Amino acid sequence: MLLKLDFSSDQPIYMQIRNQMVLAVARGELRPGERLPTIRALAEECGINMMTANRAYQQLRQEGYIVTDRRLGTVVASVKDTAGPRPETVEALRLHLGELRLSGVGLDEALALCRKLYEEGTK
Amino acid sequence: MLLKLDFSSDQPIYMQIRNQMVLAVARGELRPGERLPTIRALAEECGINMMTANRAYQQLRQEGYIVTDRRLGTVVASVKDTAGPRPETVEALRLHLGELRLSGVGLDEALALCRKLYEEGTK
Amino acid sequence: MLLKLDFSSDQPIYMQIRNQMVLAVARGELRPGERLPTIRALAEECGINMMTANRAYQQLRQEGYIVTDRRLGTVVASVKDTAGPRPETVEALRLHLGELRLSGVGLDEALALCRKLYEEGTK
Amino acid sequence: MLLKLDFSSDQPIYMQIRNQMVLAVARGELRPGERLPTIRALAEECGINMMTANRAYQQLRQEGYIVTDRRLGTVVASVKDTAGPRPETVEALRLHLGELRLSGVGLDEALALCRKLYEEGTK
DNA sequence: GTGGTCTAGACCACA
DNA sequence: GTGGTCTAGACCACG
Repeated sequence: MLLKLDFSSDQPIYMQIRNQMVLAVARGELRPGERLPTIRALAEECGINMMTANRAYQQLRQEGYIVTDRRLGTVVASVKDTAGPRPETVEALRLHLGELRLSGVGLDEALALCRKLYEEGTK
Repeated sequence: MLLKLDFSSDQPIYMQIRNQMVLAVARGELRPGERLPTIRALAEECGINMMTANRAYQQLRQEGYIVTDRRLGTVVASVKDTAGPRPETVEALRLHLGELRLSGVGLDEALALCRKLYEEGTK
Repeated sequence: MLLKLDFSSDQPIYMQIRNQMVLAVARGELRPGERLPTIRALAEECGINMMTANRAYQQLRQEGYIVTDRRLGTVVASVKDTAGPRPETVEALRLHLGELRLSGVGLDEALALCRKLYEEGTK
Repeated sequence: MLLKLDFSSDQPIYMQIRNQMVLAVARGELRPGERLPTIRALAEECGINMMTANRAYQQLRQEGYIVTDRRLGTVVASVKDTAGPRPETVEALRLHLGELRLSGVGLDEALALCRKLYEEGTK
Protein backbone atom coordinates (compact mmCIF):
# COMPACT_ATOMS: atom_id res chain seq x y z
CA MET A 1 0.00 0.00 0.00
CA LEU A 2 1.99 2.91 -1.32
CA LEU A 3 0.48 6.36 -1.06
CA LYS A 4 1.48 9.20 -3.31
CA LEU A 5 0.72 12.47 -1.63
CA ASP A 6 0.95 15.86 -3.25
CA PHE A 7 1.45 18.35 -0.46
CA SER A 8 0.91 21.28 -2.75
CA SER A 9 -2.36 19.99 -4.16
CA ASP A 10 -5.49 21.96 -3.50
CA GLN A 11 -7.02 18.74 -2.25
CA PRO A 12 -6.58 18.16 1.49
CA ILE A 13 -4.06 15.49 2.40
CA TYR A 14 -6.59 13.44 4.35
CA MET A 15 -8.83 13.38 1.28
CA GLN A 16 -5.98 12.23 -0.95
CA ILE A 17 -5.41 9.33 1.43
CA ARG A 18 -9.12 8.56 1.50
CA ASN A 19 -9.33 8.57 -2.30
CA GLN A 20 -6.31 6.37 -2.80
CA MET A 21 -7.56 3.88 -0.24
CA VAL A 22 -10.96 3.74 -1.92
CA LEU A 23 -9.22 3.12 -5.23
CA ALA A 24 -7.09 0.41 -3.65
CA VAL A 25 -10.23 -1.29 -2.37
CA ALA A 26 -11.86 -0.95 -5.78
CA ARG A 27 -8.81 -2.48 -7.45
CA GLY A 28 -8.71 -5.31 -4.96
CA GLU A 29 -5.32 -4.29 -3.65
CA LEU A 30 -6.94 -3.97 -0.28
CA ARG A 31 -9.17 -6.93 0.53
CA PRO A 32 -12.01 -7.06 3.06
CA GLY A 33 -10.66 -7.97 6.49
CA GLU A 34 -7.15 -6.83 5.65
CA ARG A 35 -5.49 -4.83 8.39
CA LEU A 36 -4.46 -1.25 7.76
CA PRO A 37 -1.49 0.45 9.35
CA THR A 38 -2.03 2.25 12.62
CA ILE A 39 -2.54 5.97 12.53
CA ARG A 40 0.92 6.44 14.00
CA ALA A 41 2.58 4.19 11.42
CA LEU A 42 0.71 5.79 8.56
CA ALA A 43 1.61 9.28 9.75
CA GLU A 44 5.26 8.42 10.09
CA GLU A 45 5.47 6.65 6.77
CA CYS A 46 3.91 9.58 4.93
CA GLY A 47 5.57 12.38 6.85
CA ILE A 48 2.27 13.83 7.96
CA ASN A 49 0.60 14.78 11.19
CA MET A 50 -1.17 12.04 13.15
CA MET A 51 -4.29 14.16 13.18
CA THR A 52 -4.29 14.09 9.41
CA ALA A 53 -3.99 10.31 9.29
CA ASN A 54 -6.76 10.09 11.84
CA ARG A 55 -8.99 12.33 9.76
CA ALA A 56 -8.53 10.09 6.73
CA TYR A 57 -9.57 7.00 8.70
CA GLN A 58 -12.53 8.84 10.19
CA GLN A 59 -13.68 9.72 6.72
CA LEU A 60 -13.31 6.16 5.44
CA ARG A 61 -15.04 4.78 8.53
CA GLN A 62 -17.93 7.14 8.11
CA GLU A 63 -18.37 6.06 4.51
CA GLY A 64 -18.26 2.42 5.51
CA TYR A 65 -15.05 1.49 3.73
CA ILE A 66 -13.24 0.48 6.91
CA VAL A 67 -14.14 -0.60 10.42
CA THR A 68 -12.15 -0.34 13.60
CA ASP A 69 -11.98 -3.50 15.62
CA ARG A 70 -10.83 -3.31 19.21
CA ARG A 71 -8.55 -6.32 18.86
CA LEU A 72 -7.46 -6.18 15.22
CA GLY A 73 -7.16 -2.43 14.83
CA THR A 74 -8.45 -0.93 11.60
CA VAL A 75 -9.48 -3.34 8.85
CA VAL A 76 -11.08 -3.07 5.43
CA ALA A 77 -14.85 -3.57 5.66
CA SER A 78 -16.67 -6.23 3.74
CA VAL A 79 -18.19 -4.75 0.64
CA LYS A 80 -21.68 -3.41 0.75
CA ASP A 81 -22.46 -3.98 -2.92
CA THR A 82 -26.10 -3.00 -2.69
CA ALA A 83 -26.09 0.65 -1.78
CA GLY A 84 -26.47 1.96 -5.31
CA PRO A 85 -24.73 5.09 -6.53
CA ARG A 86 -24.47 8.06 -4.20
CA PRO A 87 -26.02 11.23 -5.67
CA GLU A 88 -22.70 13.04 -5.23
CA THR A 89 -20.97 10.43 -7.35
CA VAL A 90 -23.47 10.90 -10.14
CA GLU A 91 -23.14 14.67 -9.96
CA ALA A 92 -19.38 14.41 -10.11
CA LEU A 93 -19.59 12.11 -13.12
CA ARG A 94 -21.94 14.51 -14.84
CA LEU A 95 -19.49 17.36 -14.35
CA HIS A 96 -16.40 15.45 -15.40
CA LEU A 97 -18.05 13.91 -18.44
CA GLY A 98 -19.09 17.43 -19.42
CA GLU A 99 -15.51 18.59 -19.09
CA LEU A 100 -14.39 15.62 -21.13
CA ARG A 101 -16.76 16.53 -23.92
CA LEU A 102 -15.70 20.18 -23.88
CA SER A 103 -12.07 19.16 -24.16
CA GLY A 104 -12.86 17.47 -27.44
CA VAL A 105 -13.32 13.85 -26.43
CA GLY A 106 -16.07 12.14 -28.47
CA LEU A 107 -18.73 9.84 -27.07
CA ASP A 108 -17.12 6.58 -28.13
CA GLU A 109 -13.73 7.64 -26.85
CA ALA A 110 -15.25 8.78 -23.57
CA LEU A 111 -17.12 5.51 -23.07
CA ALA A 112 -14.01 3.51 -23.91
CA LEU A 113 -12.13 5.49 -21.28
CA CYS A 114 -14.88 4.92 -18.72
CA ARG A 115 -14.91 1.21 -19.46
CA LYS A 116 -11.16 1.02 -18.99
CA LEU A 117 -11.27 2.96 -15.74
CA TYR A 118 -14.16 0.87 -14.42
CA GLU A 119 -12.54 -2.41 -15.33
CA GLU A 120 -9.35 -1.51 -13.51
CA GLY A 121 -11.27 -2.63 -10.47
CA THR A 122 -12.48 -5.88 -11.95
CA LYS A 123 -10.21 -8.81 -11.43
CA MET B 1 -28.88 31.05 -16.45
CA LEU B 2 -30.12 30.12 -13.02
CA LEU B 3 -27.61 29.16 -10.37
CA LYS B 4 -28.35 27.11 -7.31
CA LEU B 5 -25.94 27.81 -4.53
CA ASP B 6 -25.59 25.91 -1.30
CA PHE B 7 -24.12 28.31 1.21
CA SER B 8 -23.56 25.60 3.76
CA SER B 9 -21.75 23.28 1.40
CA ASP B 10 -18.12 22.51 2.07
CA GLN B 11 -17.49 23.37 -1.55
CA PRO B 12 -16.60 27.04 -1.99
CA ILE B 13 -19.28 29.19 -3.57
CA TYR B 14 -17.02 30.29 -6.40
CA MET B 15 -16.39 26.63 -7.26
CA GLN B 16 -20.10 25.87 -7.27
CA ILE B 17 -20.58 28.71 -9.74
CA ARG B 18 -17.64 27.47 -11.81
CA ASN B 19 -19.05 23.94 -11.96
CA GLN B 20 -22.54 25.02 -12.90
CA MET B 21 -21.23 27.30 -15.61
CA VAL B 22 -19.06 24.53 -17.05
CA LEU B 23 -22.14 22.31 -17.10
CA ALA B 24 -24.17 25.06 -18.76
CA VAL B 25 -21.51 25.39 -21.47
CA ALA B 26 -21.42 21.60 -21.89
CA ARG B 27 -25.21 21.50 -22.22
CA GLY B 28 -25.17 24.30 -24.77
CA GLU B 29 -27.19 26.60 -22.55
CA LEU B 30 -24.30 29.00 -22.76
CA ARG B 31 -23.01 29.43 -26.29
CA PRO B 32 -19.55 30.59 -27.38
CA GLY B 33 -19.44 34.37 -27.68
CA GLU B 34 -22.45 34.83 -25.43
CA ARG B 35 -22.06 37.56 -22.87
CA LEU B 36 -22.14 36.61 -19.22
CA PRO B 37 -23.54 38.81 -16.47
CA THR B 38 -21.12 41.34 -15.02
CA ILE B 39 -19.57 40.31 -11.76
CA ARG B 40 -21.71 42.93 -10.07
CA ALA B 41 -24.92 41.64 -11.60
CA LEU B 42 -23.99 38.06 -10.81
CA ALA B 43 -23.13 38.98 -7.26
CA GLU B 44 -26.41 40.76 -6.73
CA GLU B 45 -28.46 38.04 -8.40
CA CYS B 46 -26.90 35.37 -6.20
CA GLY B 47 -26.73 37.39 -3.03
CA ILE B 48 -22.97 37.07 -2.82
CA ASN B 49 -20.05 39.42 -2.73
CA MET B 50 -18.54 40.89 -5.88
CA MET B 51 -15.17 39.38 -5.09
CA THR B 52 -16.68 35.91 -4.88
CA ALA B 53 -18.26 36.33 -8.30
CA ASN B 54 -14.92 37.62 -9.54
CA ARG B 55 -13.18 34.54 -8.17
CA ALA B 56 -15.51 32.26 -10.09
CA TYR B 57 -14.79 34.12 -13.32
CA GLN B 58 -11.05 34.08 -12.64
CA GLN B 59 -11.21 30.34 -12.27
CA LEU B 60 -13.19 29.88 -15.47
CA ARG B 61 -10.89 32.28 -17.30
CA GLN B 62 -7.82 30.41 -16.16
CA GLU B 63 -9.29 27.16 -17.42
CA GLY B 64 -10.15 28.72 -20.75
CA TYR B 65 -13.94 28.48 -20.51
CA ILE B 66 -14.49 32.23 -20.67
CA VAL B 67 -12.58 35.28 -21.82
CA THR B 68 -12.88 38.86 -20.73
CA ASP B 69 -13.03 41.20 -23.67
CA ARG B 70 -12.05 44.73 -22.70
CA ARG B 71 -14.87 46.10 -24.82
CA LEU B 72 -17.68 43.62 -24.28
CA GLY B 73 -17.08 42.36 -20.78
CA THR B 74 -16.99 38.65 -20.07
CA VAL B 75 -18.05 36.18 -22.77
CA VAL B 76 -18.06 32.41 -23.23
CA ALA B 77 -14.89 31.31 -25.01
CA SER B 78 -15.00 29.60 -28.35
CA VAL B 79 -14.47 25.93 -27.73
CA LYS B 80 -10.96 24.61 -27.68
CA ASP B 81 -11.91 21.10 -28.71
CA THR B 82 -8.30 20.08 -29.22
CA ALA B 83 -6.96 20.20 -25.70
CA GLY B 84 -7.69 16.60 -24.84
CA PRO B 85 -8.76 15.59 -21.36
CA ARG B 86 -7.07 17.19 -18.37
CA PRO B 87 -5.27 14.62 -16.20
CA GLU B 88 -7.34 15.77 -13.23
CA THR B 89 -10.54 14.95 -15.08
CA VAL B 90 -9.34 11.43 -15.81
CA GLU B 91 -8.27 10.94 -12.21
CA ALA B 92 -11.64 12.12 -10.98
CA LEU B 93 -13.41 9.75 -13.34
CA ARG B 94 -11.24 6.89 -12.17
CA LEU B 95 -12.18 7.58 -8.58
CA HIS B 96 -15.89 8.01 -9.17
CA LEU B 97 -16.18 4.96 -11.40
CA GLY B 98 -14.40 3.01 -8.68
CA GLU B 99 -16.92 4.27 -6.14
CA LEU B 100 -19.71 3.38 -8.51
CA ARG B 101 -18.46 -0.18 -8.77
CA LEU B 102 -18.03 -0.53 -5.02
CA SER B 103 -21.60 0.65 -4.51
CA GLY B 104 -22.81 -2.30 -6.57
CA VAL B 105 -23.31 -0.75 -10.02
CA GLY B 106 -22.37 -3.19 -12.79
CA LEU B 107 -20.33 -2.34 -15.87
CA ASP B 108 -23.25 -2.11 -18.28
CA GLU B 109 -25.26 0.00 -15.91
CA ALA B 110 -22.29 2.28 -15.27
CA LEU B 111 -21.63 2.76 -18.97
CA ALA B 112 -25.31 3.44 -19.64
CA LEU B 113 -25.21 6.10 -16.95
CA CYS B 114 -22.06 7.64 -18.41
CA ARG B 115 -23.59 7.67 -21.87
CA LYS B 116 -26.67 9.41 -20.56
CA LEU B 117 -24.67 12.01 -18.65
CA TYR B 118 -22.37 12.62 -21.62
CA GLU B 119 -25.22 13.00 -24.06
CA GLU B 120 -26.94 15.61 -21.92
CA GLY B 121 -24.50 17.98 -23.57
CA THR B 122 -25.17 16.82 -27.13
CA LYS B 123 -27.95 18.56 -28.92
CA MET C 1 0.60 49.67 -40.59
CA LEU C 2 -1.29 46.66 -39.39
CA LEU C 3 -2.14 46.44 -35.71
CA LYS C 4 -2.86 43.19 -33.95
CA LEU C 5 -4.93 43.85 -30.89
CA ASP C 6 -5.78 41.32 -28.24
CA PHE C 7 -8.94 42.51 -26.58
CA SER C 8 -8.68 39.95 -23.85
CA SER C 9 -5.10 40.81 -22.93
CA ASP C 10 -4.40 42.21 -19.53
CA GLN C 11 -2.57 45.01 -21.26
CA PRO C 12 -4.78 48.02 -22.06
CA ILE C 13 -5.64 48.41 -25.72
CA TYR C 14 -4.13 51.90 -25.94
CA MET C 15 -0.86 50.49 -24.61
CA GLN C 16 -0.86 47.69 -27.16
CA ILE C 17 -1.21 50.32 -29.89
CA ARG C 18 1.56 52.41 -28.34
CA ASN C 19 3.90 49.42 -28.15
CA GLN C 20 3.27 48.28 -31.69
CA MET C 21 3.82 51.78 -33.02
CA VAL C 22 7.08 52.11 -31.12
CA LEU C 23 8.18 48.78 -32.58
CA ALA C 24 7.18 49.93 -36.05
CA VAL C 25 9.31 53.05 -35.62
CA ALA C 26 12.21 50.96 -34.34
CA ARG C 27 11.92 48.65 -37.32
CA GLY C 28 11.78 51.55 -39.74
CA GLU C 29 8.31 50.63 -40.92
CA LEU C 30 7.24 54.06 -39.76
CA ARG C 31 9.67 56.77 -40.87
CA PRO C 32 10.10 60.23 -39.36
CA GLY C 33 7.67 62.67 -40.94
CA GLU C 34 5.31 59.93 -42.07
CA ARG C 35 1.65 60.69 -41.47
CA LEU C 36 -0.36 58.50 -39.16
CA PRO C 37 -4.07 57.77 -39.53
CA THR C 38 -6.50 60.12 -37.83
CA ILE C 39 -7.92 59.05 -34.52
CA ARG C 40 -11.25 58.42 -36.19
CA ALA C 41 -9.72 56.26 -38.93
CA LEU C 42 -7.62 54.31 -36.47
CA ALA C 43 -10.59 53.71 -34.22
CA GLU C 44 -12.76 52.51 -37.08
CA GLU C 45 -10.10 50.30 -38.56
CA CYS C 46 -9.44 48.59 -35.23
CA GLY C 47 -12.99 48.41 -33.98
CA ILE C 48 -12.21 50.43 -30.89
CA ASN C 49 -13.47 53.55 -29.21
CA MET C 50 -12.11 56.91 -30.42
CA MET C 51 -11.14 57.73 -26.86
CA THR C 52 -8.91 54.68 -26.84
CA ALA C 53 -7.18 55.69 -30.07
CA ASN C 54 -6.76 59.18 -28.68
CA ARG C 55 -5.18 57.81 -25.53
CA ALA C 56 -2.63 55.87 -27.55
CA TYR C 57 -1.60 58.97 -29.48
CA GLN C 58 -1.42 61.02 -26.28
CA GLN C 59 0.93 58.46 -24.83
CA LEU C 60 3.15 58.43 -27.92
CA ARG C 61 3.15 62.22 -28.09
CA GLN C 62 4.13 62.49 -24.46
CA GLU C 63 7.05 60.14 -25.01
CA GLY C 64 8.17 62.10 -28.05
CA TYR C 65 7.54 59.43 -30.65
CA ILE C 66 4.99 61.47 -32.59
CA VAL C 67 4.05 65.10 -33.00
CA THR C 68 0.78 66.64 -34.02
CA ASP C 69 1.02 69.25 -36.72
CA ARG C 70 -1.92 71.53 -37.30
CA ARG C 71 -1.76 71.12 -41.08
CA LEU C 72 -0.42 67.60 -41.53
CA GLY C 73 -2.18 65.91 -38.64
CA THR C 74 -0.19 63.40 -36.62
CA VAL C 75 3.25 62.49 -37.92
CA VAL C 76 6.17 60.39 -36.71
CA ALA C 77 8.73 62.55 -34.90
CA SER C 78 12.34 62.75 -35.98
CA VAL C 79 14.41 60.47 -33.82
CA LYS C 80 15.97 61.80 -30.66
CA ASP C 81 18.89 59.39 -30.61
CA THR C 82 20.67 61.01 -27.69
CA ALA C 83 18.36 60.54 -24.77
CA GLY C 84 20.03 57.42 -23.42
CA PRO C 85 18.08 54.57 -21.89
CA ARG C 86 15.12 55.35 -19.67
CA PRO C 87 15.45 53.85 -16.18
CA GLU C 88 12.15 52.01 -16.66
CA THR C 89 13.53 50.32 -19.76
CA VAL C 90 16.57 49.11 -17.86
CA GLU C 91 14.43 47.85 -15.00
CA ALA C 92 12.18 46.00 -17.41
CA LEU C 93 15.21 44.41 -19.10
CA ARG C 94 16.57 43.36 -15.73
CA LEU C 95 13.31 41.64 -14.89
CA HIS C 96 12.84 39.93 -18.22
CA LEU C 97 16.44 38.76 -18.44
CA GLY C 98 16.00 37.33 -14.96
CA GLU C 99 12.90 35.48 -16.12
CA LEU C 100 14.80 34.26 -19.15
CA ARG C 101 17.54 32.85 -16.97
CA LEU C 102 15.07 31.16 -14.63
CA SER C 103 13.36 29.52 -17.58
CA GLY C 104 16.62 27.80 -18.42
CA VAL C 105 18.07 30.04 -21.12
CA GLY C 106 21.87 30.27 -20.85
CA LEU C 107 23.91 33.46 -21.18
CA ASP C 108 25.05 32.89 -24.75
CA GLU C 109 21.61 31.95 -25.89
CA ALA C 110 20.12 34.96 -24.13
CA LEU C 111 22.61 37.36 -25.71
CA ALA C 112 22.04 35.83 -29.13
CA LEU C 113 18.33 36.40 -28.68
CA CYS C 114 18.89 39.99 -27.57
CA ARG C 115 21.14 40.64 -30.55
CA LYS C 116 18.52 39.27 -32.91
CA LEU C 117 15.74 41.31 -31.35
CA TYR C 118 17.88 44.45 -31.35
CA GLU C 119 18.93 44.04 -34.95
CA GLU C 120 15.37 43.67 -36.14
CA GLY C 121 15.36 47.43 -35.95
CA THR C 122 18.62 47.91 -37.86
CA LYS C 123 18.27 48.21 -41.56
CA MET D 1 14.01 39.96 1.72
CA LEU D 2 13.24 43.65 1.65
CA LEU D 3 10.52 44.90 -0.65
CA LYS D 4 10.21 48.42 -1.94
CA LEU D 5 6.67 49.26 -2.84
CA ASP D 6 5.48 52.35 -4.65
CA PHE D 7 1.88 52.86 -3.61
CA SER D 8 1.33 55.57 -6.18
CA SER D 9 2.66 53.53 -9.07
CA ASP D 10 0.31 52.59 -11.84
CA GLN D 11 1.58 49.07 -11.42
CA PRO D 12 -0.51 47.06 -8.97
CA ILE D 13 1.12 46.36 -5.64
CA TYR D 14 0.77 42.61 -6.02
CA MET D 15 2.63 42.82 -9.32
CA GLN D 16 5.43 44.86 -7.77
CA ILE D 17 5.81 42.14 -5.16
CA ARG D 18 5.72 39.46 -7.83
CA ASN D 19 8.42 41.19 -9.87
CA GLN D 20 10.73 41.76 -6.93
CA MET D 21 10.36 38.18 -5.80
CA VAL D 22 11.15 36.89 -9.29
CA LEU D 23 14.25 39.06 -9.28
CA ALA D 24 15.21 37.79 -5.84
CA VAL D 25 14.91 34.22 -7.07
CA ALA D 26 16.92 35.06 -10.18
CA ARG D 27 19.63 36.66 -8.02
CA GLY D 28 19.74 33.65 -5.73
CA GLU D 29 18.62 35.69 -2.73
CA LEU D 30 15.72 33.31 -2.50
CA ARG D 31 16.74 29.67 -2.83
CA PRO D 32 14.56 26.75 -3.89
CA GLY D 33 12.83 25.21 -0.89
CA GLU D 34 13.26 28.33 1.21
CA ARG D 35 10.18 29.32 3.15
CA LEU D 36 8.56 32.62 2.34
CA PRO D 37 6.79 34.80 4.89
CA THR D 38 3.14 33.96 5.50
CA ILE D 39 0.72 36.19 3.70
CA ARG D 40 -0.15 37.73 7.04
CA ALA D 41 3.46 38.49 7.89
CA LEU D 42 4.14 39.85 4.43
CA ALA D 43 1.04 42.01 4.60
CA GLU D 44 2.01 43.43 7.96
CA GLU D 45 5.62 43.97 6.99
CA CYS D 46 4.61 45.87 3.88
CA GLY D 47 1.66 47.69 5.36
CA ILE D 48 -0.74 46.16 2.89
CA ASN D 49 -3.83 44.02 3.09
CA MET D 50 -3.66 40.26 3.44
CA MET D 51 -5.59 39.77 0.23
CA THR D 52 -3.06 41.80 -1.70
CA ALA D 53 -0.24 39.68 -0.38
CA ASN D 54 -2.29 36.63 -1.26
CA ARG D 55 -2.75 37.92 -4.80
CA ALA D 56 1.01 38.23 -5.23
CA TYR D 57 1.53 34.65 -4.09
CA GLN D 58 -1.27 33.42 -6.32
CA GLN D 59 0.42 35.04 -9.29
CA LEU D 60 3.81 33.55 -8.42
CA ARG D 61 2.22 30.16 -7.80
CA GLN D 62 0.47 30.22 -11.13
CA GLU D 63 3.74 30.99 -12.89
CA GLY D 64 5.48 28.19 -11.04
CA TYR D 65 7.92 30.30 -9.03
CA ILE D 66 6.56 29.20 -5.68
CA VAL D 67 4.51 26.33 -4.30
CA THR D 68 2.34 26.18 -1.24
CA ASP D 69 3.03 23.09 0.82
CA ARG D 70 0.13 22.26 3.08
CA ARG D 71 2.55 21.45 5.89
CA LEU D 72 5.26 24.07 5.52
CA GLY D 73 3.41 27.02 4.06
CA THR D 74 4.73 28.79 0.99
CA VAL D 75 8.19 27.92 -0.34
CA VAL D 76 10.30 28.79 -3.36
CA ALA D 77 9.79 26.18 -6.08
CA SER D 78 12.65 24.07 -7.33
CA VAL D 79 13.73 25.53 -10.63
CA LYS D 80 12.03 24.32 -13.75
CA ASP D 81 14.97 25.10 -16.01
CA THR D 82 13.41 23.30 -18.93
CA ALA D 83 10.43 25.45 -19.71
CA GLY D 84 12.16 27.68 -22.22
CA PRO D 85 11.27 31.37 -22.48
CA ARG D 86 7.66 32.46 -22.21
CA PRO D 87 6.46 34.19 -25.39
CA GLU D 88 5.53 37.22 -23.30
CA THR D 89 9.08 37.53 -22.05
CA VAL D 90 10.43 37.51 -25.59
CA GLU D 91 7.86 40.09 -26.69
CA ALA D 92 8.76 42.33 -23.78
CA LEU D 93 12.46 42.04 -24.61
CA ARG D 94 11.73 42.90 -28.24
CA LEU D 95 9.91 46.02 -27.18
CA HIS D 96 12.45 47.19 -24.65
CA LEU D 97 15.43 46.54 -26.91
CA GLY D 98 13.63 48.52 -29.59
CA GLU D 99 13.17 51.39 -27.14
CA LEU D 100 16.82 51.12 -26.18
CA ARG D 101 17.88 51.48 -29.79
CA LEU D 102 15.58 54.43 -30.39
CA SER D 103 17.02 56.18 -27.36
CA GLY D 104 20.45 56.07 -28.98
CA VAL D 105 22.02 53.01 -27.40
CA GLY D 106 24.22 51.12 -29.86
CA LEU D 107 24.30 47.35 -30.32
CA ASP D 108 27.49 46.72 -28.37
CA GLU D 109 26.39 48.92 -25.52
CA ALA D 110 22.99 47.24 -25.43
CA LEU D 111 24.48 43.76 -25.37
CA ALA D 112 26.94 44.78 -22.65
CA LEU D 113 24.01 46.02 -20.60
CA CYS D 114 22.07 42.81 -21.18
CA ARG D 115 25.07 40.72 -20.18
CA LYS D 116 25.46 42.70 -16.98
CA LEU D 117 21.79 42.43 -16.10
CA TYR D 118 21.74 38.72 -16.89
CA GLU D 119 24.84 38.00 -14.86
CA GLU D 120 23.45 39.69 -11.78
CA GLY D 121 21.66 36.41 -11.27
CA THR D 122 24.74 34.22 -11.75
CA LYS D 123 26.72 33.55 -8.68
C1' DG E 1 -0.91 28.98 13.23
C1' DT E 2 -1.47 28.38 8.20
C1' DG E 3 -3.85 29.43 4.01
C1' DG E 4 -8.66 29.55 1.97
C1' DT E 5 -12.82 31.83 1.71
C1' DC E 6 -16.01 35.48 2.24
C1' DT E 7 -18.09 40.13 3.27
C1' DA E 8 -19.17 45.11 2.51
C1' DG E 9 -17.58 48.49 1.21
C1' DA E 10 -14.21 51.91 -1.85
C1' DC E 11 -11.35 54.05 -5.68
C1' DC E 12 -9.51 53.95 -10.22
C1' DA E 13 -8.19 52.77 -15.01
C1' DC E 14 -10.23 51.62 -19.15
C1' DA E 15 -13.48 51.85 -22.96
C1' DG F 1 -20.58 51.27 -16.87
C1' DT F 2 -16.97 47.65 -16.91
C1' DG F 3 -13.51 45.02 -14.60
C1' DG F 4 -9.24 45.64 -11.65
C1' DT F 5 -7.47 46.68 -7.36
C1' DC F 6 -7.47 47.43 -2.55
C1' DT F 7 -8.97 47.73 2.41
C1' DA F 8 -10.24 45.98 7.06
C1' DG F 9 -12.13 43.06 8.92
C1' DA F 10 -14.18 37.82 9.79
C1' DC F 11 -14.84 32.65 9.91
C1' DC F 12 -13.35 28.11 8.82
C1' DA F 13 -10.77 23.97 7.15
C1' DC F 14 -6.49 22.01 7.55
C1' DG F 15 -2.35 20.35 9.78
